[in-house]
Amino acid sequence: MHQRLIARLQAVAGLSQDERAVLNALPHTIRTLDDRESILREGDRALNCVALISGFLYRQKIVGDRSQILSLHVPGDIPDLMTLYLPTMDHDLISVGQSTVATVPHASLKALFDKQPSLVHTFWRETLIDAAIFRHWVGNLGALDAIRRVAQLFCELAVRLEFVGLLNQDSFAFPLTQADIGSACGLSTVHTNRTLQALRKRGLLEWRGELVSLPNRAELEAFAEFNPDYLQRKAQAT
Amino acid sequence: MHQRLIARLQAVAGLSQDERAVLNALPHTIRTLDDRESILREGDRALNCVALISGFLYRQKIVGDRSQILSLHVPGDIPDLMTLYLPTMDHDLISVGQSTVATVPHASLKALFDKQPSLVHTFWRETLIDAAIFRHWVGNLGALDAIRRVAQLFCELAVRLEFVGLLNQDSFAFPLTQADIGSACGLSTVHTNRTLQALRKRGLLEWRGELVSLPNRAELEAFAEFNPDYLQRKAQAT
DNA sequence: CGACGCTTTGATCCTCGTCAAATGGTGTGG
DNA sequence: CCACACCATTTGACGAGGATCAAAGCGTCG
Repeated sequence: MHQRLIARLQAVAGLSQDERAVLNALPHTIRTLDDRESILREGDRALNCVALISGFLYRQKIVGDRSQILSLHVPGDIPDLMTLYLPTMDHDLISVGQSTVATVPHASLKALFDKQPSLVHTFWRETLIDAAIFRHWVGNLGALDAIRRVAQLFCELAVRLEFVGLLNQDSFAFPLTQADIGSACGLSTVHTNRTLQALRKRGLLEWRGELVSLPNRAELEAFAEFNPDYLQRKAQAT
Repeated sequence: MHQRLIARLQAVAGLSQDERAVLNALPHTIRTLDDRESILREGDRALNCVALISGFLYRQKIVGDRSQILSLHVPGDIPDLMTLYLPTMDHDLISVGQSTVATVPHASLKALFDKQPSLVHTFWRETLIDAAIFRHWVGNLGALDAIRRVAQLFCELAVRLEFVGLLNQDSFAFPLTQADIGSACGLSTVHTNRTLQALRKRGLLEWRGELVSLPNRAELEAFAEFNPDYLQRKAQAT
């Protein structure tokens, strides 16, 4: 597996010596992905899981006549972990920008669980946090206006990136387009653009090229009424 | 535990003799809930899980200035199963109408997993289906208009109720109010009312008192472009 | 009978979607 | 090095879906 994932699990759940050892021994292959390259498509049956090492992935699905981004993924995530027990994908999994993943066969993960049953709970917990993020977004999409949805998105990303050490002074690399933000937040591209301008005007967001900065993160979180508890952040990442 | 849950797990995952036996032996207490009585509140730390035996529950959260229903639950569901590994609730769990639940201590469930490790996957899988439903609703709320959201809701409920034998000729008991439907679908009460009228006018829905009927379920599913795969229904329930 | 909660209706407002086009940056090929 | 194509961002104008406000039916229960 890879250090990013192990560090994440370490921080989220705590790992024993033995657990770290078997995780390090997990067989895996590294794969590089291009911008908009898909890893899995809706309907595919997965035989592996992928741990994101660098870059961004998103889950996507065609709903009605538009393509909806269901979630964004940062290094340390295993966005198809659910395929272990629900092998048929109900959405696409796609890379934004260049990214690298570690591919691990289902069989290896299941063997890992036999060897270290305590890790079952660690991974199960990962899928529960994934579900908590979806619950949160059901709330966001059902109850918030455009500007607060977008604000929530950036607040969440900041915490999740911070957690894996990819946030530098409240700035981070961000290869998505405004259309992507709109798709994730249930907004049109045009309105997304105007919403981002509104956040800039309030001094809550800067976005030049592929670098996003949150000049006043505390104020952004207050504005969005953001509460990070659902992300189960325990403490600062290392 | 209770027969409804065991039958559901049997149908979803298949259970061996041994598994059924230990499930039947699970210690539990039965509790009756009144209309709008809450089981857990946001911030609570759970020490038990509840399996819904009869009635309806919903998950709810205050988002911004409105209260958002995150999900509906039918008998056989264990809506707080995630508290096993994420004990702090990020939402409320509330009964609609009278309902009964079986309460099982976390410790008993964990002991069950030690005795029958194969059941870990059965329960893990339950939480994965729960997450798949949330993914689906992120898509619905982000991409569908009002009438299709509401149509999706009824399509989903029909399948889930059918799965536990609570659907009779495409009709089912339904104690929620129109305001509840609106809260679940991210709509105002007024617009929910007009949306339901539109569905009635199309002959896709009847709702008298606490009985909902889908006079033409196939057409309703076609109209909503409903695809039940995410519910992981394997076959007819018994 | 009256009170209360849910449903229904009407009128108005506003957030956001859609359509169309202009601007700007970047990489490619001549 | 410039011209062009391509893509993302931005702007303007307009329209529509759904929110909000207010009030009237309607059923049920004490």
